Amino acid sequence: MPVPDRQIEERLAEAGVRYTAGRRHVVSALERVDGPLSAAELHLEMGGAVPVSSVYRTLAVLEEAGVVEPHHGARGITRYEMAEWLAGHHHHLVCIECGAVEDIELPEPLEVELERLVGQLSASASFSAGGHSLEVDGRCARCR
Amino acid sequence: MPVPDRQIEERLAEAGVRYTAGRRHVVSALERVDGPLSAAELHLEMGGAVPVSSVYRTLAVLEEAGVVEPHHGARGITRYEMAEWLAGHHHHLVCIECGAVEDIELPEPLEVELERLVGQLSASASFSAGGHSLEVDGRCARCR
DNA sequence: GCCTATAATGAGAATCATTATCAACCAGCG
DNA sequence: CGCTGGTTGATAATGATTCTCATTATAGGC
Repeated sequence: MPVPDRQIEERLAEAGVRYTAGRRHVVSALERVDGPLSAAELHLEMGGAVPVSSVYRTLAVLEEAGVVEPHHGARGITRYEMAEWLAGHHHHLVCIECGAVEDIELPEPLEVELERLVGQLSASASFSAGGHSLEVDGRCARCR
Repeated sequence: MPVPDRQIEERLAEAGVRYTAGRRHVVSALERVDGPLSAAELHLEMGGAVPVSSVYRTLAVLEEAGVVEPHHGARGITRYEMAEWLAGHHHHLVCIECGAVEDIELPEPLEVELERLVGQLSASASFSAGGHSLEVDGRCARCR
């Protein structure tokens, strides 16, 4: 599922930043897995190719450009994954034991219901709704 | 909406811990507001009556006993709210600007759909599902 | 009411993820 | 070639959270 790098390149160009080797590394690592990764996990996933401090900065740049999205988990750890316009809309299974996150998709009819609800909230006066995500807590296979 | 302290007292007793003044303070502060609060916010909400380090410990104890539940937000900040069996099932509006969280309830039919979905996931082999929460991102009235 | 074992507290140190800093580096361009 | 501005990496700084430990409060037994 190699996301056309062109789209990312364009987006970064619009943001006025370069698509350097280090940034490509991070993006490709994020594309390899099917759930969000933290800066430290990314550092490992890339075999230490990109230093931790650069991973953080790269993630900030990519988030700013709308290429990746953050997911806040237990222990104050923030994990990132490819933005929805690149990876498709999905939801999360979150392990309450180890914090691992797995992506899932909802059956179409339910998703439609959710979209409608979020739309209604948007219309409400006190909150301007954007995206949404269903977070299901539980225990993953390893922590069972 | 003063939750009968009795229930909390019992739960804590089962967990083998005391329901002390400091812990009552924290619980009553959490009951006063309608969204999750961080340790620092709780400390302020109580006018400094309970020192920050005690707030953290108290929250850990209450979470362990199942009286409160954590909500992980931006900037590595964890906010707590009364557990669902005490406060009722609900979902969250999360401000992407300031991180504030507001509670909402879903229309019954949609909630039923969600329950069914989560039940199905539970049946799946790789993940043992527990609770769930719909997180809607957006901008709150103040950050609009 | 008084004592004692044990849980709980408070102040500060320690930890860990994240962010900021800054000098060295690299790409494109005249 | 040498300049200019974005980029990098090592390290220091920050901020939330956790740990430590001496002190204090509490529930029972007397």
